[in-house]
Amino acid sequence: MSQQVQEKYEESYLYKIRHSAAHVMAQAVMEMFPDGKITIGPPVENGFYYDFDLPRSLTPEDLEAIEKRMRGIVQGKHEFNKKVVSADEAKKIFADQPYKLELIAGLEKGELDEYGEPLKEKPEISIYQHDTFVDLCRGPHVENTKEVKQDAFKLMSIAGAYWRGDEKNKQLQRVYGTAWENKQQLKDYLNQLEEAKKRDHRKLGKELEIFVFDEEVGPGLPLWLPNGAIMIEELEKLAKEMEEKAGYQRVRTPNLTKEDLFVRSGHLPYYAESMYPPMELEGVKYYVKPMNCPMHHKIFGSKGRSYRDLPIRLAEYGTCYRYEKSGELFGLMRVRSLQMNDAHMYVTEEQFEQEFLGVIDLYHKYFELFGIEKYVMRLSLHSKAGLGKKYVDNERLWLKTEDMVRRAMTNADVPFVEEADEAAFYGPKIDVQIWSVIGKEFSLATNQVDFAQPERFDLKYTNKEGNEEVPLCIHRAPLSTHERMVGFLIEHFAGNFPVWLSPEQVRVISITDAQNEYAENIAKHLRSNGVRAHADLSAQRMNAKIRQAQLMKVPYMLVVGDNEMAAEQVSLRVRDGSQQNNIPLGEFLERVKDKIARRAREL
RNA sequence: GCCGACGUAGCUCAAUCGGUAGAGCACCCGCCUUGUAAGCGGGCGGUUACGAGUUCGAGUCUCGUCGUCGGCUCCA
Repeated sequence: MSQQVQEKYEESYLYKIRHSAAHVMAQAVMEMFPDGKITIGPPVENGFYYDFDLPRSLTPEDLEAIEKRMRGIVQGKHEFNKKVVSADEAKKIFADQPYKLELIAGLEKGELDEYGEPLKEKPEISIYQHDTFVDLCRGPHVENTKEVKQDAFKLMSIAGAYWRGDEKNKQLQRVYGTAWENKQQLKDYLNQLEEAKKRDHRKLGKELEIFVFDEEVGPGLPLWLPNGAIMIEELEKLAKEMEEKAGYQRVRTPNLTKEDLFVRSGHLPYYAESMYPPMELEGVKYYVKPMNCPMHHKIFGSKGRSYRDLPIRLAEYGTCYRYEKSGELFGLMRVRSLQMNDAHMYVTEEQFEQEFLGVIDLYHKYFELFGIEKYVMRLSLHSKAGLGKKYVDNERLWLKTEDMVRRAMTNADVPFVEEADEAAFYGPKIDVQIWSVIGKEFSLATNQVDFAQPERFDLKYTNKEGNEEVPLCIHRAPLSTHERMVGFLIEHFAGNFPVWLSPEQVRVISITDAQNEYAENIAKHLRSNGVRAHADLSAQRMNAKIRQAQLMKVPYMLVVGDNEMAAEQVSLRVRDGSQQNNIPLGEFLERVKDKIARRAREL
């Protein structure tokens, strides 16, 4: 990871432009809806937004009108003027703005800033005015509105957003915009969005026949087509190889269990509403499993364990079902049936660090394999306020395990950032954020400490002294779920998968039907050598066959005509368009086998 | 779940003001025997997501349901 010191976004000129654009937008909206209420409008990645409470819903036409009005305002070259005020003055200024009054009250108490975020020290209260618009704001802003260039911003979308991010609060209307230093930057950004759209896994997934969703099957329940099934099998093969080397054992558990198990694990009170409702049989409730861990705990507990047996690492890629809220579903990234790259490791306290880092090590191997260059590890911690609610109520163990993770990461010199109030209910975790080659962010892998469940399941091992001890458990899924991983890989590679992952690795293309038999024999020969190859013997022209193979992003095309047939050779066309003629079939086979064996990214 | 937008053939899209639903690709049948991204001709294919309503008449207007998308919330 590059450790270059970068200018902080909050201190950048771009940040000021976006913040100012948000104010200009708020002015435009308030001029159109004088009775509207303003809330907050911060810069965000790539742009800004402002949340309003308006008498009616905004339409796409409104967006155009707002944008037009904004252009007029910025051309007016109005200065941004800051003024520090007392809380009472501020209350007077925003007398008819209830949301602002709420924010002022927070500032006054010194608890929350103007965005409702917790504060460390009591802040000064300031307002910013430009033209007809005044906002409660700590800034900073640009000098005048003309610095928000009229051809360097664009309103992007209208969305609902809860006041202060709490779904119990009123839903506001959020207008998203993007703003840049100049026209070219805006254009580049919009192009980048177009580019991302072309890579969208939902689009490519359909085009490359990897998966489909069917209304009649149900939302969030993907059907894996043969090409997708191949990719998943390759991922499993990879994971099994890696885990076998790392001493994991594979287990299998049912998709259905009695309610008691999830009561015991402690999941039910936390997650009942996001589990499929139970079915009742002979007076007993059964749930479809949303996770594998309770059953792995049962396997651990199925016999007496010695410290000599530990660590025990149980792996399973079982299918789990989670009833995600309808609005949360998103392509393959958020689904209701999922296969986790799951394993649970039972360790002693002394073994913890090494085992935890062993998982981090797996991450790095996967990153390298897939060419993931940018990533951040986030250590998610508990919050004191959440104890007994979001989190298991045992502060001592929280602090202890959090520190164990922190120490392990620091000792191994793995950079990480800490996030408060983001842990799992049973312990702290490391989540990994990664970025695809075009800079789109994904949350994939997870590595979680669990100090709660082993105890709940009464898991024990006998230590050297002959006393019983409770092991720690590490939950980990370096490849996330198959669904998310495939979605990521589609976008990361834009469907141009490395050979080992490509559903079809070689397509043999006969020029006329005189070479059909030769082509078919080549395909058979490759298949018998473990290469996924097919011959296109259709009555189409060679060019059409090549086009189709290109569209399906097949890495290697072997074109065979009379010349190749006579010489027992092939003409190789690589997916990138390059071409090599007169290659002996055996030579090509060695090349493909090598790329597959090494899981090489290059063709 | 909430706010908003959208839903036409397997896919990508068209259909003026409410007036008989159309094209390309795919698929099927022929002809062509071809040298590195689409050869030509013909055919099949729709209860316009589903259900109600308004209307002489609805793909188009209204309501409901389902689904998808942009966000919010959530993600063991």
